[in-house]
Amino acid sequence: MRGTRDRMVAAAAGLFRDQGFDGTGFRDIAEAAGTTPGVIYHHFPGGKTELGVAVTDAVGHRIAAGVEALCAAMPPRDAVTGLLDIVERNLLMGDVRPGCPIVAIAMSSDDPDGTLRAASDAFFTRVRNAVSECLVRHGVDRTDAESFAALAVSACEGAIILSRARSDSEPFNATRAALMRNIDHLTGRETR
Amino acid sequence: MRGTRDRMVAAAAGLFRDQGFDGTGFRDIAEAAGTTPGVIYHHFPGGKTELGVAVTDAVGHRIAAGVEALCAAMPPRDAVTGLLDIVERNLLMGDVRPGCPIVAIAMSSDDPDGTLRAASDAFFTRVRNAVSECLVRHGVDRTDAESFAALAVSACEGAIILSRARSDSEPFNATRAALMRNIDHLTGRETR
DNA sequence: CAGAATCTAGTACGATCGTCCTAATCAGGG
DNA sequence: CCCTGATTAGGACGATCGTACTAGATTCTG
Repeated sequence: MRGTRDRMVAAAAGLFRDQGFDGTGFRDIAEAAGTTPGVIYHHFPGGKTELGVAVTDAVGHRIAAGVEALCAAMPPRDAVTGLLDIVERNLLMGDVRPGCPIVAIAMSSDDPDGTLRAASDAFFTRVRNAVSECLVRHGVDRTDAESFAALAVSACEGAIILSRARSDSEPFNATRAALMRNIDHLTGRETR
Repeated sequence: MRGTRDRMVAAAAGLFRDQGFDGTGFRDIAEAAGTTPGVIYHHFPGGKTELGVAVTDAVGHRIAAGVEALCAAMPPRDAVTGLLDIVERNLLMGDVRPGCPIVAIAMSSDDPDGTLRAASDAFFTRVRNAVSECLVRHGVDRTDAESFAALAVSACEGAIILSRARSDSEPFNATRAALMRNIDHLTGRETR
């Protein structure tokens, strides 16, 4: 079974989100997963880097698949609303500190060959492509669609940081409002 | 004189930017500042937290003052262009890794009473207010101006992260293009 | 120049870091 | 049953962490 491995990935994702990659030790992860530090090396022989990649892949796939489903099924406005809801539900709300485990991994100080940053980039790119394709499918110029998708993803990640700094969701809500105005303009909807 | 103290703040700012707050040790900072770890406690009796606050205040004031000068002197489009130029020049370009020391400090894992996050929040708020006031002064509704300012700051910080993950400035440039389209719409400029 | 205040060098301390190793436990097929 | 391979527990290893202390160097003041 992969029960222990999955528990370790889940525990690491939560801790990376709250405390960052560098700020989280193997003992914290092991304890949160109900095991001991040494076990990690049986499931992740590459050590902390391999665990970071596994967290990025697992969390990234879960989030990206949700966004892709939204973008395939909905018009742009609803898709972006859904993206913001996913971000709010997964990264902002709850009793823990706002944060994004994938951002935490991209900020790692010990990533000489860029393995962790490459894993993070794959996630960001995947979400950007999903949003962009949704816009193109509904008649937005490809150039505008691609730059808006970059803005949407950048803004989500940045808004999480601002909300973490303020310990309040106001920065995220303000960013959300501006993004919605932007998508309404891009898709030609009248806003006033 | 405060030469040593200033060197320590400057060295810490660069290292926090590249490696994060948790990922940077006192020995790295001391070495980069040309001194030894113990000296830090003479200038920052509060230890790493006080140093983090000092870095946030110093870097934050330098950046925010520049943005405020732009926003006071220029119309919104030029002010936002200048903001993006400042971000690009200070956080993205050069031979080091993209990053923002203030974001790094906001992500600290050891900030139980929120001292570091409060310092980061003061900077983000100051920049948001400067951008927002510039827009209001040029006729944009206050609500729209405030939400756009939040979007601009969130997007800048997020775009830095995406560019760090990709090791390329393309995500920042795409985000910049979308932001410029947004400001043109807000201020009523025709874009096509 | 003498005395006071400030700054700096260097290092010691306990704790914790990522990593790795050995022995105990487990599951399932002969 | 025993054997085999996978998984786990627990701790040892050197390195580095943030912190703190003492003694020496420097600067300022009168």
